[in-house]
Amino acid sequence: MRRNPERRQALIDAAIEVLAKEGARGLTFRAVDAEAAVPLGTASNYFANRDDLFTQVGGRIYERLLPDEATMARSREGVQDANRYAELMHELVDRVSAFNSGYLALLELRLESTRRPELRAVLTKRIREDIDANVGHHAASGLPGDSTSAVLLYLALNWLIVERLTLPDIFTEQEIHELVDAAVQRSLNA
Amino acid sequence: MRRNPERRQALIDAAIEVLAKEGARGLTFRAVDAEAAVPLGTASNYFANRDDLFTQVGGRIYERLLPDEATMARSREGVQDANRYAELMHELVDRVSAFNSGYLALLELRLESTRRPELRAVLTKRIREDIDANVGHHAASGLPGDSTSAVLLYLALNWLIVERLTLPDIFTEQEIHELVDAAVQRSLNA
DNA sequence: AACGTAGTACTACAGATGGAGTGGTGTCAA
DNA sequence: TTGACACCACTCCATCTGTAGTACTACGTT
Repeated sequence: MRRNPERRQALIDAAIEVLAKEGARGLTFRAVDAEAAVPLGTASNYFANRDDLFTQVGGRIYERLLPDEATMARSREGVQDANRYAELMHELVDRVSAFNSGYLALLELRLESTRRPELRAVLTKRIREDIDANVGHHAASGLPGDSTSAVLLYLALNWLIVERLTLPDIFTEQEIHELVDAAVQRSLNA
Repeated sequence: MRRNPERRQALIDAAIEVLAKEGARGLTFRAVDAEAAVPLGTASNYFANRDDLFTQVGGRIYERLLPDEATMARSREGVQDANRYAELMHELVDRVSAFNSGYLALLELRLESTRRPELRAVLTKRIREDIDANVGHHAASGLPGDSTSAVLLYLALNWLIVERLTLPDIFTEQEIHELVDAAVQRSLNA
């Protein structure tokens, strides 16, 4: 088992691309090698087996989907009212859908996790943490709404992104924009 | 190309199960044959190639996810207020998540449609129709709320089902129940 | 400065699986 | 008798895993 951390990260990034392009079943050592443009057999040396590969990708993919520190800091600036909330959610949707392959890969992993208990455990933990962080962050921010608002927004926006990424002709960009606004507004009304 | 419609339907039903169990890449003629318990080569005789198989499944899967006539008729009975709305949405979520493999198969198809334009066209059409039917049905029903409520509910409930089916330990059944209630209530407040 | 060593990059291959597509034979009913 | 379909067998092909083994490079030692 090789330990070079940059190379491992490069392989995991390549695996994310492979997941998005080829689907979970297409995530093979060879495909990762090819995507990362490293010699055949390299992924074999870095992951014990496919299960291990899935689990490691599941553990790290979230790091690439979460906003960086600068974005987080910026999100805390300004008046924290409903308009600001909507603005932040627009940014969120755009940021996540911009890392197209990351989001699709995460969906593939979710589906694959119905077949791999170890992967399911990792994803459950990560996503649980993400939701809790969202709720906590929301509570600390001074933005309007309660924890239920935050969860409902999480639900609606996630599916909106699914819709946008998998079947882009269902909603126009204009409709997506309006749906984000509506989701924010209505989620706030208890 | 064989034409026996019962057999074709049985093969498509088997394909849905295969999709849910093995993923899109695992949807092969042989796997369908095995799942449908018919001789090897049968699926080959009923579908021109894998693309055709995907497209036909995409065209029919919705027929199995939609409520039957009796359910639809029952949904129109009684007072059509917010409580009734919530009740209907609970039934919807339970019905869809009960046909577990159908919903997972549809997710697999969505992801696969990023790679197969023909499938994407079929799915886009079906889902567009479904959303329009939902909105129209809602408008005709006398239930409270506007078309935006209906779409927002569609978004939130879809992801709630994803969450329940792919990572069942994220939300408890109790939380799911409460989230459905909250989604209905808040989506109604324009 | 020469040498040795460890860790990693890279190559090659053995062994095995699984699948597409097709041609042909059996069977049944009109 | 004929046609449609069920069923079976076989060929060809693509791909993957796991591992053994070689080459390279950096670094510490003497």
